Amino acid sequence: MSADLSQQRTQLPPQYTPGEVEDRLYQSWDARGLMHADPEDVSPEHPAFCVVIPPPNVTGSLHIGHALNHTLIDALVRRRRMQGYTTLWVPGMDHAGIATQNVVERELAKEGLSRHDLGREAFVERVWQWKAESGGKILGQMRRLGDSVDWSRERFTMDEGLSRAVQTIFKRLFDDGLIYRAERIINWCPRCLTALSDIEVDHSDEDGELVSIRYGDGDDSVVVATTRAETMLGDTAVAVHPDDARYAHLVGRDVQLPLSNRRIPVIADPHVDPEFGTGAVKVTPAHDPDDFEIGRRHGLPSITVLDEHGRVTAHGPFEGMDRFEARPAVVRALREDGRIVAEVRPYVHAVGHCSRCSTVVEPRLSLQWFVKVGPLAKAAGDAVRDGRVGIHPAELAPRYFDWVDDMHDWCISRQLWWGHRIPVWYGPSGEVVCVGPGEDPPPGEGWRQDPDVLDTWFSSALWPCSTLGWPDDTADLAAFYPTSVLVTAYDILFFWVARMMMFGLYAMSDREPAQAVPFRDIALHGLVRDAHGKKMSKSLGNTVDPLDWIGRFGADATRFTLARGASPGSDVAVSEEWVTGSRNFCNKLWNATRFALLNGATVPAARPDSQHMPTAARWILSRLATVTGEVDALFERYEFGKVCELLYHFAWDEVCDWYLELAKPALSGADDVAAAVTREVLGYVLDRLLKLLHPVMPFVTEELWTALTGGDTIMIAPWPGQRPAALAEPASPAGVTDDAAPFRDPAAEAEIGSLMRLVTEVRRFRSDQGLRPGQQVPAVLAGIEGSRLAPHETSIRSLLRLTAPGEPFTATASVLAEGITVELDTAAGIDVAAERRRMDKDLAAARKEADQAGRKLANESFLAKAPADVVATTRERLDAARADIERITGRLAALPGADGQPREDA
RNA sequence: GGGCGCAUAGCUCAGUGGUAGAGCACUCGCCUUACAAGCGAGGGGUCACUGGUUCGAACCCAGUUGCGCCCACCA
Repeated sequence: MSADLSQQRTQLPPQYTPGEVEDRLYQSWDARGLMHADPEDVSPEHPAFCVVIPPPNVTGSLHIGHALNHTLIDALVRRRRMQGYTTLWVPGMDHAGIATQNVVERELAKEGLSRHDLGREAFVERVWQWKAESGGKILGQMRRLGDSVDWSRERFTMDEGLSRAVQTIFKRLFDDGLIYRAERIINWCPRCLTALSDIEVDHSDEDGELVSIRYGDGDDSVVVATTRAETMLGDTAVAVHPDDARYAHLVGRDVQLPLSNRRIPVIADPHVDPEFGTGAVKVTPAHDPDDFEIGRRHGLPSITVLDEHGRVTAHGPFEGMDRFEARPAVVRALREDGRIVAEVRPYVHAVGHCSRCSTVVEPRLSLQWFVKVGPLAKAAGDAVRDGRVGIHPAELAPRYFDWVDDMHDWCISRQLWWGHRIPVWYGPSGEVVCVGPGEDPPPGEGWRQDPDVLDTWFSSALWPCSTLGWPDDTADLAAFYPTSVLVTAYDILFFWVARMMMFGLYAMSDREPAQAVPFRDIALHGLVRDAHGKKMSKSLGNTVDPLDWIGRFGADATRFTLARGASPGSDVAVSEEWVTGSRNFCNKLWNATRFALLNGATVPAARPDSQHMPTAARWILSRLATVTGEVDALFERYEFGKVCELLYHFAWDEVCDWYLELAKPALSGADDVAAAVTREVLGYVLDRLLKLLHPVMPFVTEELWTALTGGDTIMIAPWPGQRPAALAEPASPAGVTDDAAPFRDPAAEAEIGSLMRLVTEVRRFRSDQGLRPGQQVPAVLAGIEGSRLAPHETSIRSLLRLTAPGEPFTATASVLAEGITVELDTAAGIDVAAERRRMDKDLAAARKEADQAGRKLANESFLAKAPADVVATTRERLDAARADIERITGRLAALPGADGQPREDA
């Protein structure tokens, strides 16, 4: 390599500054269409690989959890793209019905307005405006992260096409009898004024009171226990267990309902637990789901006593009170007659809250639309059970089954304005007509559309199909469905994943079962936590803004930190210290490449011929081959953390700390052939290393790789490991690329291992002796001639800063390692005390080792039953330890005493 | 109430039967010409507890203790 050319390519400054490169690189990837996928490119050599983004809500911005999710998806996508797959990552966002409506309503409230002031149409228009702003922010964040999504396919759940998909599946389910309308007790949020599904309700234990109230008088009375005294105004029965002898005489008779002029029947129902409380329960069919069922079984009337805001509607002294105001008021009123309240005691019980606004949910009798989930959930469970869909880690599969095997019918109507309007029209004579896409509502006067919208998860459940064009028969759908893998946090496994399975299988039921699933794998990751494993929350002030980290440390460092902590299904703890470490790693790669360029590294077209190359080169190539294979295996198992860990240590410990150091003497030595080979190997190893790291660290690897190779982009450079041809035809040797072939060189690894041990031992000696690392010391390597380390003398001297011995040479200190005595001429002489401490310690360790191994080998059972290789290893350990003991003992004896003379030692 | 998981160095975590590991933190020494965002060396663990299986247990089994998560319509 001529000096001028090498200088041309050596423009790298000594530090990596991500801010200068990230935007530029992302723009160039985008401009060149590298993230775009064409279904026509799909072929056996370029199979489809497709992921749909878990669509972020248009409310707000991306948090660190999104950054984790996107990092992992992008790593999978980028690796597949390099492997030659036709790769599609579909970006998009979710309209997030109730959440978004709440946000916009809060904005309006600042102007002193409510949505009713605007009216439905104007309000929805206002939400669209909001979506435009907030959505743009999210897309900008994705670019900053480096997400290699296909921007030409950006989707939103309220797009025309996706809305048509929603309408299509609604109509189909309706016609199949899988959607029905019924009056049921549903979860109602008195603040949002809408129905909620079970998953939109969060339960938490809260302190309350269990009040025991006497219904009726004397022998005809019964005491019931309740936490909701205010609903007794709507009681229509008292229930006891059929086998409960205590109350047998009352069953079928009436008791007087306190605070009322009504008498209510005592009924027997097996649902009542005779062990709980008094064994008698008040029945309020309009305000409790259990009671509703009891009421239905016994033909009881339902009396609604709370309105949609949770205020008492029953006429009387409590009318108009809020439910929490009415509760103590009712108890106070009951107490006026000293005989009625039998007991009040503190009671902790689970209370449901609206997941959006935390208001206590009110069970409410109401007419709503439901999906009959039975057959759909069964199919969703079977797809995992029969292996068409894999869950990673497999330990989370039972939770999936628990969910789909015991799923209640899904309440899908919401009394909101923002969302997909229910495509059902009601006629003047009570007709109910479901209108399919492209169809007109029925003609004639008096028809009106259902005012409600669908649960936001209804459209997200279709996401994998609808983003690819369903219900149309598109080329995308044919090429990319089923998607390859769904990557998401485990907390959403049930909410979303199970529903995508249900709707995907149903929507695509015309395909054969294996092709109907929405994705082949489900890769679950955890939540991002702070340095102490605590959940991040705004109130704790321990949140991390991904943009802040990207700005200060770079996108690659942020991504590497997140990916490094990600093992399947478990949470990721992060902190500023760790992202600093990742930033440092980026800089390490930067400087390794910088070193290579300064030394004229070249990237050969093929693996350098190993016949005539230095052992160090054979060693690093052998290690590279091993690491490459391991990276592939780990990626296939979604072990992102281990991929990062492996590459971090390979890059830092082996390539930088050892290979680069070993290459230095060769590069500057007199042997032109060795120097040329070393430049090639250096280029080759860095080329592969940067490629292996690119999925996780796209920016710095792109910047370095283009500088190193002069190539266009690393993004579509061939992946060093597995290629699709190999995957398609595993039996064919021709399908295995040269790069993926095992290229292990145990002899070179053993030789370099020996060199490392020698160098480390001598460094230790130098350190103990207080010799400065940079200080050159004249030395003789006695015994190196004829040993396997003989060819490495130059390297060893270079690594250890040992100069040729001067004349006359007077060794004042020596250290024995790997059979070679390194005699040093230190001006100060030897620090005997330090050396003795060191040797005593080593000796103790060696004795312990010998003792351990010796005891094992003396054990006949061990010799008889342990595998041969374990026995052999143990024998080697013992031999090595014994040799160490002998060597150290000898050297201790030879150590000068205080008088500087050798002396005998015990 | 049901189900699942975790307990390994100061912190966060790897480690599925054969010599206890990493990152960060800590100590000592270094501007050794790729990198001080760096280099070299070092200290630090009864692998929660008890028992069992095994030649051998951080690892498998049982129990105990402590912690966490998910699900749940017992008033």
